[in-house]
Amino acid sequence: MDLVNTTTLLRQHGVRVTAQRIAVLRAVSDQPHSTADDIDKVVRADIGTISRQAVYDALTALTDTGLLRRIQPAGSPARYENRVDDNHHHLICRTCNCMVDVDCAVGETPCLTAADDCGYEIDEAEVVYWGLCPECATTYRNESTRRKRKDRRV
Amino acid sequence: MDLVNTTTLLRQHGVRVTAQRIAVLRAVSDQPHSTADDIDKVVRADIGTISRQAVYDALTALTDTGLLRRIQPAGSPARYENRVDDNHHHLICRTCNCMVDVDCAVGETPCLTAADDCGYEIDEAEVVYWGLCPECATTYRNESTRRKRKDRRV
DNA sequence: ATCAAAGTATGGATCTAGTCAATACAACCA
DNA sequence: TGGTTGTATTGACTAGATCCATACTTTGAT
Repeated sequence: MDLVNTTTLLRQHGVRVTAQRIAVLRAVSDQPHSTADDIDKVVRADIGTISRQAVYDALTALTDTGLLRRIQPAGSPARYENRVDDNHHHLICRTCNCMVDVDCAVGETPCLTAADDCGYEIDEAEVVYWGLCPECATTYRNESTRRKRKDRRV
Repeated sequence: MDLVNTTTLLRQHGVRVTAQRIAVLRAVSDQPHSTADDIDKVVRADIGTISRQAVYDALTALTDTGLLRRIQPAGSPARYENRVDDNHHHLICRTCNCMVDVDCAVGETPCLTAADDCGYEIDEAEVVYWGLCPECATTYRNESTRRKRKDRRV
């Protein structure tokens, strides 16, 4: 995404255009699933300086206007991605916390129907698949064959 | 759940039986979706004294042995429940954060199949439905008819 | 029943992710 | 090209959770 497009995008969404916001939006686009801290580092390398607060402000503004999506998986700081217009889900590794996108198994506008909505007005179904990524699964198998696990009370 | 059953349950799971753990387990059973802080308060009222650390330790131990399940919804401290053996999901209100259980729409051992598992070994599908609970939905509708919303740049 | 080993509780320090508040600054509209 | 309004910066602050060292319990073995 080039500078002009990024600027236009911000303007279209009624967001004031600042160097910080452009840099934040581009950082997330370049590397989806980044944490605020990741983004802070990237932006700092990119435009020289930015405050931590500005990163949070920009992420909040961009999320509120629908340019970014915030993901807050259990046991991890919030992550951001720019793929906002489809209903996709995430696959997260319990060991290394790496995350990949996965399309919804159900269909177009899926998952929004709970068995019983209890009177709630549901607007989003968030699906997270937890497991082991290929690398961690391999590592785990090797380790468990190598060393015998001894029983341990908790 | 009475004292004897709770004790037996802990022992069956290879967890040492202490007053604190019994109290924690019972507190969660009595009031599912409690936060660590809620539990701390209840247990303190129940057995007189417990350290915050002991609450966390107990919750971790009970979660690790499968007696409790930890839920960590976005924007909320971790919550705990004792309904662990079925695959049920949660409905959370964006406004008041209240949470109710909801059975899985798909079936018995559901949702575990992503469209493409990317080589991951998936062991859990976590589904959270976000929306407005009946009370908050009513409140919201009243407010939005009462005051006109003005456009606001971000 | 008693004892030693191993696990657990306590209190206090510490950490991380994130928010708040005040001032300085920049974007944008007239 | 101001003037208004929103944004960035800095620094203090908070909640939630974890780490550490010491003291205390539980429990299996004697």
